[in-house]
Amino acid sequence: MTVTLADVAARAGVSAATVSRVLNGNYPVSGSTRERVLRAVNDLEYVVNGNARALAAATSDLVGVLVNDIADPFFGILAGAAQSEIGRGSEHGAGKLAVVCNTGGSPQAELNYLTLLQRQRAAGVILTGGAVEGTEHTAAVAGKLERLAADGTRIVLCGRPPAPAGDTAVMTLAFDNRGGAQQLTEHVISLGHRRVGYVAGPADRTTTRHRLEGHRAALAAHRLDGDAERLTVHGDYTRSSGYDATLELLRREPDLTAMVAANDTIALGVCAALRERGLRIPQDVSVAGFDDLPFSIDATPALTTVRLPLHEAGARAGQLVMGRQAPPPGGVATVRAELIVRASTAPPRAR
Amino acid sequence: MTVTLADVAARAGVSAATVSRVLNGNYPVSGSTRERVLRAVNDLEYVVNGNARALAAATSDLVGVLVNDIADPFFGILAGAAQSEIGRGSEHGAGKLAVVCNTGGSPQAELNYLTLLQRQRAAGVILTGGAVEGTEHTAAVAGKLERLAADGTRIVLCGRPPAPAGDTAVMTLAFDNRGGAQQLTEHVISLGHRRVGYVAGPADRTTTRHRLEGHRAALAAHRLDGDAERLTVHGDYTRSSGYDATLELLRREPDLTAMVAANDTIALGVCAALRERGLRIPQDVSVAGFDDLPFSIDATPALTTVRLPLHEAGARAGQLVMGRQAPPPGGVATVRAELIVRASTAPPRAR
DNA sequence: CCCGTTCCGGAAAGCGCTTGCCGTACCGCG
DNA sequence: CGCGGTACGGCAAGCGCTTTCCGGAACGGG
Repeated sequence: MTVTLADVAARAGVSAATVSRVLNGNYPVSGSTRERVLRAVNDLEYVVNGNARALAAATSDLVGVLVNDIADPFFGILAGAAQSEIGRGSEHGAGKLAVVCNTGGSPQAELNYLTLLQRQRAAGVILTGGAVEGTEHTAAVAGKLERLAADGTRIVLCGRPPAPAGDTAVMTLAFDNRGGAQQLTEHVISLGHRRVGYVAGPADRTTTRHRLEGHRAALAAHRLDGDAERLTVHGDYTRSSGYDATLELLRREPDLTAMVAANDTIALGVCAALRERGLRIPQDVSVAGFDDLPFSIDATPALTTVRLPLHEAGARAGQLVMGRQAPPPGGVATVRAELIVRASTAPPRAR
Repeated sequence: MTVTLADVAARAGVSAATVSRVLNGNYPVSGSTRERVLRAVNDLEYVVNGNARALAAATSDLVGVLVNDIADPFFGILAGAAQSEIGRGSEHGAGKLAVVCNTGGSPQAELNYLTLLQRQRAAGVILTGGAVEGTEHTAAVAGKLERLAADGTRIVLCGRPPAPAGDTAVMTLAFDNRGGAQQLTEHVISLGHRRVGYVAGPADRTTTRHRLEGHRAALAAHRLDGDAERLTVHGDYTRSSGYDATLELLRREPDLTAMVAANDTIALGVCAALRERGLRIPQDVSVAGFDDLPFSIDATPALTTVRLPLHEAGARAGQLVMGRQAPPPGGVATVRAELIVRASTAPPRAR
């Protein structure tokens, strides 16, 4: 049925050991023998059994990439970049199989996938995007990571804060969500806005918290934070939650002159709601997003937002997990965020 | 170091065989023994070695999902739906690990991933999106699929035409790209448009060809196909190619009154170019897309497009690959496309 | 010409798990 | 009380590969 090493060995007239050595190229094999073996491999269309290899060699071809929402380009870009780095064959190591796993933001699913990856004795794992804070699952995840690391699995956190404990081998690429958000709101305030609505993400996500903190910090710096609580609504990073939140905020404060969203997708929903209410952007209300996803430039008007170098970050995470790049000092590097001012923000109308 | 079956067996005071049977639950084990074993498993935090299991049982936990571009929500939605179906534990089968692989549309990469999956003896593979036509790689891919199928790997094609040969075990969920495109152009023509530009995808993709054929068929039905060749430009399903193509088409035919794009992302680029040229949508030029991706409704004006039930299709593909659903008669089912008329198309201005 | 080296290839011992086969203990029944 | 039947658990043979340890061959220097 399936071709095995032994079949190849028989056809080439050598032992299985020799075939294995030719294939792995880490032991001297004479040219003629090597060639004979390779021909046999070709003739038989032999493909090594990864499971047997992993079992015998105690190494694996798999690297897991966990994402919160695979349908969201934020994660798509991150994962794509990481994957192409992981799949790339280096000088000798033949490149590994990147496994993108969609957790839907649930720590339970995250845990499941981690166990599945642990089962396969994955060579590495990248966890992307904001983490859920404070549940017991979260602690379980941390524990799981520790055990994985202990088994020699390389771990990279990308877009979430470093593990709380002085965790040994886990590397982190943190995003400067706080700083980016602060810059953004700072920009809005500097245009002259004083009544600024904020649509946040799910309450228990680190990303949400950091972006909200940045926003509040900017507000506070201008003594505008008295109303902050009232002018904040939590959603879930979807367009529809941006839409709903905007309606709610407009109800609470009809005189809003600016809306800041926790990400671009929400911002799209914000725009839709505003337009539906007959408010023009940016003449009546300014709108700002976060992430600078590809579609943001095509929104009308083009969205003012904060750019995160998603592609670079994903690629770097891939290199780190493959051990092709030295870990950052202290195991943590911060990815900077850059304010991108476009057409959706402008000074408020004089009233 | 790592806990093995034997460790668990020792702690529970039974043989490894018994532990295995408890874990797999396909053999009678007395309640008390089972409990003792489970306690030992818990105490030791034992996680079965998937590789060893796969080797011994000749079955695997992995299912591959190949996508052309993971950063494109089209594939994100498809893959996400498939993955949640694959990961779901059925009554007994514990759910498998879905491996999303990003081919970038390259048959070479596709081949690589298929080999990697074959290595891991994947339980199934889903190939999504348009296939590349006519290269030698393509034949290689087909051959590979045949071999995979022969090894017992279940194969599902989702969004691409059925394999040419009367291929045995591969199931297909074809999208009605041709019919959808025809409806769409039919709609545009029925509004009164006579000079219709078309921005196609990459020339060698099946999706591209079918959508173009549908477009041309509608044109031909109204004897409008004389100019078709001149009014078509090929791009690559990106926003920027839509932008560039529009500029080119406007050069070739300044009096265009409608633009049909091969997908929504291209349509966004088309809109951007049009607006930049000072043309209003839809008053001056109508625009239509394809796929009905989530952002399409947020374009301004909201995009007329063709909806493909991506979520349903992905979920169905997942069920098929897991063998949880009977294969469609003949191994092929066609997913219907639905015309969605929104604000970006209108009758041409009287001139 | 002999012996120490170097180079290659084979034999065999696992890697951690599943499973067919068998033995034992226990049940109910005649 | 003896018998067949059933439920349960252990033994051991692999699954396909890697890798350690060895031995033979070839080679060069003394």
